[in-house]
Amino acid sequence: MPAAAVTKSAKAGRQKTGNVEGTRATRVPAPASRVAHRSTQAERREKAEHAILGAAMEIVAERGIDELTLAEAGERAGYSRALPAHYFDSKDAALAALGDFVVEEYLRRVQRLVPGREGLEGFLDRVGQYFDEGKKDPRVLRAFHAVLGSAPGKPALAKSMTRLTEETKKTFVSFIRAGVERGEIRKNAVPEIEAIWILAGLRGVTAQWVISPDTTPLTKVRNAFLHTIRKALEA
Amino acid sequence: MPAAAVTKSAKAGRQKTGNVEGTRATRVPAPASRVAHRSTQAERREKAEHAILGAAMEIVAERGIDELTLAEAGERAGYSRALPAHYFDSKDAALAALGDFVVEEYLRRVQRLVPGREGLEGFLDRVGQYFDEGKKDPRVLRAFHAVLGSAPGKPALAKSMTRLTEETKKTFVSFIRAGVERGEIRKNAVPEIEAIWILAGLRGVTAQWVISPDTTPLTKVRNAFLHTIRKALEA
Amino acid sequence: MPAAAVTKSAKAGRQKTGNVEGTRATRVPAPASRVAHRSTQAERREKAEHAILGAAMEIVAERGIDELTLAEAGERAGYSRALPAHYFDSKDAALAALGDFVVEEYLRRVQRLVPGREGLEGFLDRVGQYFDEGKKDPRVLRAFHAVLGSAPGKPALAKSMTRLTEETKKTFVSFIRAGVERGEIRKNAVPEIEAIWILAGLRGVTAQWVISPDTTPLTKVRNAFLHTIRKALEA
Amino acid sequence: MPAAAVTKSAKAGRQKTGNVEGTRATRVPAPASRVAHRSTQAERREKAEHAILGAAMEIVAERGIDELTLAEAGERAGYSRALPAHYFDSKDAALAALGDFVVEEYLRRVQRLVPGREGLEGFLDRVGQYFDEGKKDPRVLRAFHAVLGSAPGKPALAKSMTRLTEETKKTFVSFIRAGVERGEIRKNAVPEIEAIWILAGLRGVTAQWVISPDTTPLTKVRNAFLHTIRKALEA
DNA sequence: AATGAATGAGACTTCATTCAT
DNA sequence: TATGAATGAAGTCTCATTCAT
Repeated sequence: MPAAAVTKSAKAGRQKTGNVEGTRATRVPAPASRVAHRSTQAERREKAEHAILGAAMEIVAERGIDELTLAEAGERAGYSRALPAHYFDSKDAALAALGDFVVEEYLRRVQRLVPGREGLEGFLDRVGQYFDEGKKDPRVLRAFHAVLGSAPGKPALAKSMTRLTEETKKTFVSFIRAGVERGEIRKNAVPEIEAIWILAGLRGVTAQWVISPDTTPLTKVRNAFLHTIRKALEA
Repeated sequence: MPAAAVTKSAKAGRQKTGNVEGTRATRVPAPASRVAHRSTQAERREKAEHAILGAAMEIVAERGIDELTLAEAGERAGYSRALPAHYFDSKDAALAALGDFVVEEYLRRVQRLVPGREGLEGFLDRVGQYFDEGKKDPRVLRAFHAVLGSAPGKPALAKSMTRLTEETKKTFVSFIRAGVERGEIRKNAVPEIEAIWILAGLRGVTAQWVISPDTTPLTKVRNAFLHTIRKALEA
Repeated sequence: MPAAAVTKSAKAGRQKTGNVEGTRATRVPAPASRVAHRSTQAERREKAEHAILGAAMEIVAERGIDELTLAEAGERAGYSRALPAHYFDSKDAALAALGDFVVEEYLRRVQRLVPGREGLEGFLDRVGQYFDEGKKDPRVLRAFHAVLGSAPGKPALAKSMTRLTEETKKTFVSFIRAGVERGEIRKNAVPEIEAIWILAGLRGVTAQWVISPDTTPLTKVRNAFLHTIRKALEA
Repeated sequence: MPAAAVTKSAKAGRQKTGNVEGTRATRVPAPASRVAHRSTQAERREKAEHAILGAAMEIVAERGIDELTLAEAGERAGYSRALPAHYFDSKDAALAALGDFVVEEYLRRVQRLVPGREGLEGFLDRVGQYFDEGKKDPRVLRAFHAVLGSAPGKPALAKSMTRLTEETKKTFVSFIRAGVERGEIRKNAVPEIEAIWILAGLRGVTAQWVISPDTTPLTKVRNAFLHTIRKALEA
């Protein structure tokens, strides 16, 4: 999962986008006398930063990553033109934070766990969720693909994207491996390889839908693709 | 197939990216006395334009589309900083031309026809070619994905990309349809839907390989994906 | 009288070029805690803007309006090349502001009220002042004529010029009308018409003097023209 | 009256804009054998040059002098973008030629001699003609004022304008002087001074009409101004 | 002779960034 | 802390001009 965005306030390496089990419990307590004030300040800052990243994400979703300017993000968030530069020391740092933010938002939606089924069917449910959630909130999906598409050549973004990809592949692999152990998936499937084309198909389809929703009947394609996975993996 | 790039010199609608059956044989001969001059001038221009687009493609492949500047493209092509702007009049127009150019280059490689097999196997050969050619010339593939990734929100690029996508889908559809007629592909497959996820997988995989070749064993994934297609479609 | 120049900072409609009775006294006071800051910032900006417009006026006076570049105006004012563009957003907007500024400067000089005489003689005094002040400060006069001469076809400038012309005509008209009422000016004079040729002569003479001072004995022509007005209007 | 425009072909100082009495009779005859061809060439060139200057004048009339580009003038004249630069070696030379051309066109209209009256009335007729012809062909008048307004700071143009001004003043002076001799004009009038404000008024009025025809009732102002001249000069 | 190709200089404009309040 | 002011670096675009055909 993506590590913390690097902002000036994050000096102590705050764990911003935690793992499922991530915890913020270990924050160092401030001197007693100023606790109230401090926490108010910190909260205000956190809130402003969040708003700015949200605004940036919207801009990126609408017009692409190279139309993003710090000033516009600040203004759209309801703050000054100067604030983003004040928080994120450089544009690159801001992009890195944005990468993490988008991943976070994306995952928050996609990982609303269906407690449900296990094994192959559970995996298919999970993959199906990627389609469903993407469709439910195209803004995040658009931003995600914009970021993903700009990742090559932008180290700041590449980092988040690579991390996300590897994490997701790992998750898929363990699902597949479990399916094999349960006898639902054929033994000669190579989890690491299957995971790649499954994730690729997922992204390719949603990307295409983002570009051209009218010619991409997402639900039908989703079902066809799930069927494909089943056929390709079943024992 | 992509239509002609629109540049100022293309007043008479030069047939730049011909169809398979396209022919340049019908160029209207100029008045005799000026043939030499005209053709020389035109060639000079054509050559320069091609060089500039090639240079632009390289830059895009290396550093992404928003690192592309007209000036650098001109210089890298061995001309002046001003020439690209002189040709294309605006950056948007230049991007449009670049989109067509990249598509053209991409197709030129991918469509080296395998006279070979027909039906489902022919289709798989064809899809396999996309992987193989992409691997053979990563520069074009990188450029292609850079352009594709920037298409949303850049109408100039979206046009070429949409055209390419629709053409390719159409091609895939007719392959699948033929397979159904031959009894090799199951009757309840919906060609228009299958075509989408197949193309999406193709692009998703190559995209991922472009971003992170070390963690993406292209050949193995290619084979797994072809196997997947077979399983998903076979009667 | 010319209305306020429109610059980005002028959000609240600052009263830049006040009427005779105009007052700046009503500026809304900022929240107490920030008065110092705000006013200092605002003053800094006001000062810079004024300096830039002054520099622009000088350039225009010396070399004409189409030799004016934003960069040079910024530098000559002692700031950076980029500042003018930063203020005015576009060259057109800068020209509009310049038009207002020049008119303002021009009027400030010409309207130093002679409390003096009334009626026809008062009018002649006033017209004479146009000549006298023009001669005293040729820089402003040159700039004024440069702007005036470029007004057709430059809407940004035309606006200020038209406004000034109409205002001045109106002033002349009321002078003439008063003279008629006092019985000093012949009854069949049509104030609106006389005002036009008087203003035209005024401008035509000073324009010619600006172009070619050596062949244009301003004082003598001034007196001849005043004599002409008297003869043309007297009862 | 304006001297020859300087173009590359005008090596022998061709008398382009002659005085009333100007004559072209002294052109050196070409070698007999090539007379026909030569003259055809020369005529073609003359025609093209004329067309280009006419096109340039139109552009200037419509959009002002700094919107004039050599390329557009060439194209609008029906030739290539490169031709103007080919004829007039530099833009400055082209402007000089344009200045002469505009003056020429202007005079051609204004000097259609009214054989008519002599003395003061003849002079007034002449001045009246300036108004009348200007109104009849606003295109030329607009171009004239555009050129006149840009003359300061553009030596190339200033030359033609100064020449025209001095010539016109001279003409006016001799009219006035004649009027004095005939006893129609008061003896203490100073012809050189009166000429200046009369010309100035003329130009000022037409300038204002060009800028804002709706608020400038030209005919009425013309008549008022002629009346003014009569009153100012009459014995 | 006339035209299209190509260049170089310069203007406008946009931003990230730094500075002062 | 947060904001407006100001700068410097780039990029696009336009032209006069030169070169080649």
